[in-house]
Amino acid sequence: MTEIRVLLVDDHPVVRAGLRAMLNDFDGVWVAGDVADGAAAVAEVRKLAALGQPVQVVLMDLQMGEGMDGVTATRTIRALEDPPQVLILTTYDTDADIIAAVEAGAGGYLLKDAPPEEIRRAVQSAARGQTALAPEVAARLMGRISSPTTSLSAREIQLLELLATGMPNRRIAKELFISEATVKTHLVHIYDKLGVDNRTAAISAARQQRIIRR
Amino acid sequence: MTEIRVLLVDDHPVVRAGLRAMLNDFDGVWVAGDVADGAAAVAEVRKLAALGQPVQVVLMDLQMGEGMDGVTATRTIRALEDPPQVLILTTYDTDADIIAAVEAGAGGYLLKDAPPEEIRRAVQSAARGQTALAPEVAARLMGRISSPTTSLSAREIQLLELLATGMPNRRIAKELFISEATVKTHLVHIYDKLGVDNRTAAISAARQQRIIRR
DNA sequence: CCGCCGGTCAACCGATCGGTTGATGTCGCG
DNA sequence: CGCGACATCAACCGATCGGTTGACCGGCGG
Repeated sequence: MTEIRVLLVDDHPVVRAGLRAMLNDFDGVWVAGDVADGAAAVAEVRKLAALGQPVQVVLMDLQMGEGMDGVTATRTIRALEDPPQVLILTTYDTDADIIAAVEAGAGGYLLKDAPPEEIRRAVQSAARGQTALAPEVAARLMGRISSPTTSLSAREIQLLELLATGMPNRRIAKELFISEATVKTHLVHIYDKLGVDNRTAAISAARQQRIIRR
Repeated sequence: MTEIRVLLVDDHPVVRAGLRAMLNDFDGVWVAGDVADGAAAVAEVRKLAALGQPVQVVLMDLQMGEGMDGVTATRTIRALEDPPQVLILTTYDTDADIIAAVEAGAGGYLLKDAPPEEIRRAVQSAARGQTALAPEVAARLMGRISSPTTSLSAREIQLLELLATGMPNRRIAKELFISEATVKTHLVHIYDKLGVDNRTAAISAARQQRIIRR
């Protein structure tokens, strides 16, 4: 069997080195490259495909300081012809962008504190075209899908995260390119779903339910 | 010159592997071990010292999921006889624990997105007993030290904790057996000291500065 | 094809919050 | 003693939030 070619995308040199070291320890896996942001990832995927050495799996960090973000990069890569699988790599299993990433075509999901064995399994599953979600994450996603009324939408979680930073509605509106009216509408829905009646309590509840962290 | 022996402390296997790979690429540096939490770090430092192979530098992550935290571990290690230098490793240069860590005896400071060269320099500086703070961080620390810690009073912290649960002023007043007016006065002082201008931001700031948890 | 859900926006109004000024009392420290 | 730090309360007003009603649109599923 031919080797699985992997591209690493993470803005932290340390993490790239760590993944490279880990993956190269595994037989059948070859790290074809590592880049620091989404745009470079897209370029690298294209280049390697053009060279006749296409990668089968992209390990993509969601949190990237600057440049193209992970979700956009995932969408762009998955829109190429004969695209590689994209495995999302993130620090928190509460990350609201999980859903966005999966919708963008990510085929799997990994927490950064995953043990090497889990990373290896995920890469190999992805290379076989299987989706491989971490158990907790899969459960969370399933929960979202199965009970749409009791759980917050991706947009609502996104709002909640800005809320937790202490922004007033006006700034949240600006940040999300929507009107203040819309922000208020979302907030009402959030209060409803969380069973509270003000922003501060919403944050407290959301934190307690691990919908947001930090 | 004999090699610099380094101990890695980080709860993420990926990061440990990355640092190990990076550091072992440098001549004169030897990674003597890597552990996942503070308690294990203390034990490992002791063990290696007993074996006559003491580490000169500990690379210590501040954010660790469970077990002994980085600040406590730093303090404990620096209290040993003939202790190694401790280099703090963290993701955010805004981390309030920086100050605590430096007070606990940390001799240096590194951001996780630092390039390999910077990491190497920091380790070598630390091994020579020099403190090596990243420029931005050093500036931040100086700023903090110059402006005497405008710390909150016990009463204000008490209020902050109720605030974080989502109570409106009226209920906080009832809870503390004071008038709503007094609650507002306290809040103004809290906003002042934290450099914010609304309750939600105050909670966010207080949490970030570890004034309140959860 | 029609209904529902999610996301968007507007207008309105009462409730709450943010900020100010000013006042009183207590406690500890030089 | 006098000063400062802390805690307490009041009154006031503009800004923001909370809650409602109603509306439009796009997508997805029955």
